[in-house]
Amino acid sequence: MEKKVDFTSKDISSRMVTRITEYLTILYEVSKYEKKINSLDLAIKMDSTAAQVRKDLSTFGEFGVRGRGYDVAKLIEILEHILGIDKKNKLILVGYGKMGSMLVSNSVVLGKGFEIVEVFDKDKEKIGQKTEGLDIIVKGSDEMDEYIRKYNINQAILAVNKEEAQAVAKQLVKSGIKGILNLTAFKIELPREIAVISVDISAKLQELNFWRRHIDINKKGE
Amino acid sequence: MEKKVDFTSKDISSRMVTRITEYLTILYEVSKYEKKINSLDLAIKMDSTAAQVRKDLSTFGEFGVRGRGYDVAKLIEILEHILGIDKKNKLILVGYGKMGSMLVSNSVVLGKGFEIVEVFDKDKEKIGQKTEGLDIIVKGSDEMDEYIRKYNINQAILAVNKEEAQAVAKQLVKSGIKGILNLTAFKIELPREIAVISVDISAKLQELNFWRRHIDINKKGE
DNA sequence: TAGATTGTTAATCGATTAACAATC
DNA sequence: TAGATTGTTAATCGATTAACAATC
Repeated sequence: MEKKVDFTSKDISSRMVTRITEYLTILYEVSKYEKKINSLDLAIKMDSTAAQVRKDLSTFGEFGVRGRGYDVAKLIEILEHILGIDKKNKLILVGYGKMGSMLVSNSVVLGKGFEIVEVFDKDKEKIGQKTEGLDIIVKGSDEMDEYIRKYNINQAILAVNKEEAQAVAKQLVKSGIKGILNLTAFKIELPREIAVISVDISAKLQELNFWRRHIDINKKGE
Repeated sequence: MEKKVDFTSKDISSRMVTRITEYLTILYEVSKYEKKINSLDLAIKMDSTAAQVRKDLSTFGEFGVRGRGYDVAKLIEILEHILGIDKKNKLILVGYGKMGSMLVSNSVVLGKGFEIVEVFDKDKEKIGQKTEGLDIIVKGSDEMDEYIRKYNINQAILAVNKEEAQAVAKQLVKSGIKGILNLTAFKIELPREIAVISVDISAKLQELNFWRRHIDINKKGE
């Protein structure tokens, strides 16, 4: 990467970060067929505009070549670097229920750059079990704090029952966790300096249901 | 519900629909402790503003009482009605892999108002299997079209490999499906009149990773 | 009636888009 | 050089917020 990726002083909107992940998804596909892409073609695949694409990408540096477009492989490298997935990021998984065990046995859903290094559950039946897919033995929740500190873990996937979500999240933060992927349908409240991203399939089904029924409505934005 | 819920002529932004699902998540929790809530308290729980809350809710009718606030139970009823989850919505599930079987055996993730009525897979090993959790026998993908038409299904969860996602989605639309919850990390392209909502855990992990590393950056919006 | 809080309009803010000079 | 397409500025558009009259 010759050009520097720099955004330390910039304001970044959460919308743009979401779009960066979408560019990457598309570029992985495009890379199978093309070496180059220009802002318009990428915009069409994004259901967006060429101006938006150029603006987004230029936030982090000058990665295109005037008259030529963008090099797909280089752009992938750059976006992966921006998102910090050009190296392995360690995660712990808390909650080894249906959702948790699906993630462990199906590591493809985590995508590039992430690795579950330990699994915790409070259920005595599950503690000591060897996980399917990874060579990990499920540990008890009481060992969580020690593990996080010892191995300097800073990110966790929260896949417990929603009733426990808030309490467990708080506990994780106390142990030093800085980012939580919340897979429960509970809105957890944590200090501003902790990153929380939620994935709620039931909420997404609700959105889908709304738009399926009202697709005729003037859908603004996006 | 005395007041009419009406939004046939209104422009609705996708952002607002997302917020509606978030209000609902919060109200389910609030309903355990309170009968009433005002726009400011709801806003605080949303990390939003009272004006935003009132504006959002007033889009669909007048549901509050001046000087009093909103009735929690009534608001839940209204939002459920807006999202169309005050009745059961039938879904078929396509793809009975790790993700698909997790959804079937763990129906709580679907939330209120949704029901998987049939499961399809192309894998001969899986066809004929009785699903864990539901009393459903996995059908072959070749029976999909007939089933959709016969039972008038209009919504599907797509949980196949991302390599097949586009082709299967197209096929579903051809059979009459109007809404797809896309659980693959592939951006499917379909006609404008088909509702598609995607849930991509790997993309969300990327966002989380970004914000965890750059939480100091001036995060705008949201 | 006084106090509280909604619903809504107008003002502000931020994000997207159009346009074009820069340059490969 | 001519053509293509970026990076960026200024204009537009849409979404959020402030303010307040309405009203319980």
